[in-house]
Amino acid sequence: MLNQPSPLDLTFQALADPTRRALVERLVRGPASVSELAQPLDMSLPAVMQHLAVLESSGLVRSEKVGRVRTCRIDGGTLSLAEQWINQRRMEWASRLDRLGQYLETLKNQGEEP
Amino acid sequence: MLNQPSPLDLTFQALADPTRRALVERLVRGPASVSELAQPLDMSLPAVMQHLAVLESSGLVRSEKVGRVRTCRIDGGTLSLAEQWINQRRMEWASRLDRLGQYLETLKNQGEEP
DNA sequence: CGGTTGGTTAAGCATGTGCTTTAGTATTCC
DNA sequence: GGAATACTAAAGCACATGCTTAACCAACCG
Repeated sequence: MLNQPSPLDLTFQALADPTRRALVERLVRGPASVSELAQPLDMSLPAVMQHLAVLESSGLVRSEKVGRVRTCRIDGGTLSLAEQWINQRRMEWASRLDRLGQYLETLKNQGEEP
Repeated sequence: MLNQPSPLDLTFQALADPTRRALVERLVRGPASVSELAQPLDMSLPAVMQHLAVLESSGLVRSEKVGRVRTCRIDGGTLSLAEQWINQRRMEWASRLDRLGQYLETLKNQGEEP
């Protein structure tokens, strides 16, 4: 991860931490301020901000500051980017198993018929 | 991640590395030996094995050794576990936006009718 | 104005991660 | 048996991560 990490790197890395997933779980229910997000978590405010920075640099979360309160919200597009990557692999994996099954079926039938 | 990490932690962590995603992309096309997996990668064999160990401890990959060659294959279940987590958040996020849209629609109609 | 609230910055520290090299151990081939 | 193959184990190192505490700043409140 030395040479600038890809969006996918950043997104999966962001999701790899339980605290950050908890933040995402909170934010899918609607926007929230930094201290609202920090309140249920058992760590210092700066720690929460660092987690938010990770989420934001991955694109999973966007935020804007008005007055002295920063409001954070989910970016669904980034979420679905990660989902798509997994989905495509799983699809390819499943279709390969399918072809394999069909092939084994033809072998079985060849053994029965003649 | 000090106190034993959850399957989701391990899986997203495993997917956060481009080399490991490349290994997964290779393995969805079918099983392969360690050295087959290492061949296209620009790093030492032990490094590849460490990546495989990460994938295996997450459950994304299983492997068995027969003779002197270890054959690795994808576990689709673990892949879909990660996919489901994302999908559920994205669904919840989308349905909230939907309710919000409907609410705004009713507000608009109330303004027009009377 | 002065205090509280909400957030930010910086520094420091323990532990984790992603490699490397070097030195093995089994298997299989001739 | 001896060489080649396929993997494994161990140690070490540079850098990243996930916290902490101790200031600090800016906006609102009375």
